[in-house]
Amino acid sequence: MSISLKFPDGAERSYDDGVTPLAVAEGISKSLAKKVVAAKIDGAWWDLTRPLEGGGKFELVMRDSADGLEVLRHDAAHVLAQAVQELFPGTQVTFGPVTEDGFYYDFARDEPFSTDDFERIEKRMKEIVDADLPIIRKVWEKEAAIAHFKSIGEIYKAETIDEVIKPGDAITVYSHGDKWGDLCRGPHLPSTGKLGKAFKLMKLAGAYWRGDQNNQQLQRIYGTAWADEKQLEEYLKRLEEAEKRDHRKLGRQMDLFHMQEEGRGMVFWHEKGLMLWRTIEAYMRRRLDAAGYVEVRTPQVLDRVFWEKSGHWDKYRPNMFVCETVEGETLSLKPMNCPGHVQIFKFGQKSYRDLPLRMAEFGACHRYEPSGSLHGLMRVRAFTQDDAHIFCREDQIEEETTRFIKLAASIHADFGMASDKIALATRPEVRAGSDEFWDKAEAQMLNAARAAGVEPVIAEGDGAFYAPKLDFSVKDAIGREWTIGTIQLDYVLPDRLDAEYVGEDGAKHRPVMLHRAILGSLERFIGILIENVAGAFPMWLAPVQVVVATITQEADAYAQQAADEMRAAGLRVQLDLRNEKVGYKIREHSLAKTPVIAVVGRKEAEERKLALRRFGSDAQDVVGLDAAVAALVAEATPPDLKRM
RNA sequence: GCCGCCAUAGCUCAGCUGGUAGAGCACCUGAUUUGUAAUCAGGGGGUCACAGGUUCGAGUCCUGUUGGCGGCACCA
Repeated sequence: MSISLKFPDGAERSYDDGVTPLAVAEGISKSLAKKVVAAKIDGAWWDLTRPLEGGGKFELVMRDSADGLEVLRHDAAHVLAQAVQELFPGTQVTFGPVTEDGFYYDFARDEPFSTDDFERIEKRMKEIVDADLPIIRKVWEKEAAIAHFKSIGEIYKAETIDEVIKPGDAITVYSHGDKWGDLCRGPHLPSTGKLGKAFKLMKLAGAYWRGDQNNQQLQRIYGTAWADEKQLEEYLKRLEEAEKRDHRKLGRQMDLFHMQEEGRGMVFWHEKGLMLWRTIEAYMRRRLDAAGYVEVRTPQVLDRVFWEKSGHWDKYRPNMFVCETVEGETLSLKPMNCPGHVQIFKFGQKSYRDLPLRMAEFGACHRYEPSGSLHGLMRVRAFTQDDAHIFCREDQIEEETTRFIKLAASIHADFGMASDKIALATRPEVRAGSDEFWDKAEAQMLNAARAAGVEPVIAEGDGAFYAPKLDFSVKDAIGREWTIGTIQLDYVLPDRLDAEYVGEDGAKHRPVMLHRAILGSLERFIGILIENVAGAFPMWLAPVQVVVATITQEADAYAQQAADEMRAAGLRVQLDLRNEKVGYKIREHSLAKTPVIAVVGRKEAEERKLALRRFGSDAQDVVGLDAAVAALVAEATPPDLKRM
């Protein structure tokens, strides 16, 4: 018997039945066989040393490919688990998957690990690699596997098998020689030696069993693993570079904002940070005006009774900042703007002719977020949403959603920030409404997205309890994802708060609400923005767009005049008349990432010129003052105004 | 909130096994009037996060609190 393998280059060759992928690779070339870590047959993973059971599309997976790294990291996780169990007897293994840049493994152990243990664990891992233990795949009966893991005290493993595997089905166990074994889907390397030593343990964290807060907390060890030392070093360097972009660090260095103990999760915006804010807010107002929104403002603090009506008192109370007055009233700062907007909608009578009504507010909300979730500007307790609620008829939902997605995409693009991910968050387990309702609502969101040319990924079960939503997220400097834009369907609140409009038929109808935000919150958005541009803001956003720096006091009067003219033309200018050398001033303003430094010496003063130096370049551009001002004004024009 | 780590001058950090706090930058003063990424000299500044404890003696060891960081959970 022979089998036929189709290679990616189109070639087709036949082999003896039972040939291993490794043998196939060796037949092609020795050096290839060295770099191969696994195989795929018709897209399904296959271990190198496992005899093929049939022909098909055949692919060798190389150690430095994305797939290959996944195999290496999976093995690294197993080697980590073995090392930990050898060094810390009594530790139970639970679960150890691959992540974007590495892997982790969750352990159950009463004594906490410490990062001081990492050195020992890594050393043992390297010993396991040196021992080059063969990695053996075994197929077990489910019940036998459960009995086995129970007998060696691996309660979590037994539980996993019991719940994940169907009765009667077989499972695969991979073992390192006769020393250590773990339930695993595979594939794995032929032996531990193939892993290499380009791995490193990174951090230690608590993690709940099965991601559920009510379960026992396990200890998670994170690591990274790469095809070779060079890749590992590059990765570590990348992390270091990313740290320099951290908005918390840049926020302090660039004097944008600060936070302090007495106001956890609250931002003190300094003048430069607020200038960013104002610029963004002004831009957003223009875009919203143009897109047919109206802007409103609703109260910051409202009576408890109000929040009871809206349902927040019931569902959201733990997150609300509540206060009592001397006269005995109970009030709460608003955690959301929506109920307030419904009040404006309800004021007077609305007709179907008023719909869709797009009501926007730069709404300052307060939420008591769990202390452990606070994170710089990304997660705060007082934040301003670029919030809006679109009141519309059911048949307008898709059209409005499509319009919103297009607007959001255009705005994100103006900030140089395409979303990394658009997710459709679908029905959660605990939900209101019938399956019919959810089928329809999810289809509406999906259709609307597609009509806008967007294919969302599905975030199973992430929807609000009353409706699905689309989330637009972007990554920060070190790869954490944050939701910025969002659009969320809502049939419940208009009902609760009794919003209605008069339809064509003269009868009263319930409007639907679309909650939506494009930037999410100004705070988070600015945080992301800082990290995206590494503090070097484009001209239109830079808090200080131009610094006029003198070389000698003789140029002071002219520098002052040049700065005045720029300011009059609408530029944000700073004047540096200090008694310092130009080199010193250039260095300082370059480090501050100022887009343009206009240097003025005796020569420029005499000729009424400016020597312009742009961020990121050391070229000097000597231009007449009027021409320079005109050019800078053009450069500083916000993208939406540039298009007009 | 939970788990681990951390906390020294405005910032970045040094301070070995306990012996009474130091650097660079920043800041202030003076000199220098300077041509594209740091001019020189002098000076001020710290209840070593806070509260207890051990000790003849604590920045250093122990306990607690607060806050920060990294995850988990929760979320714009």
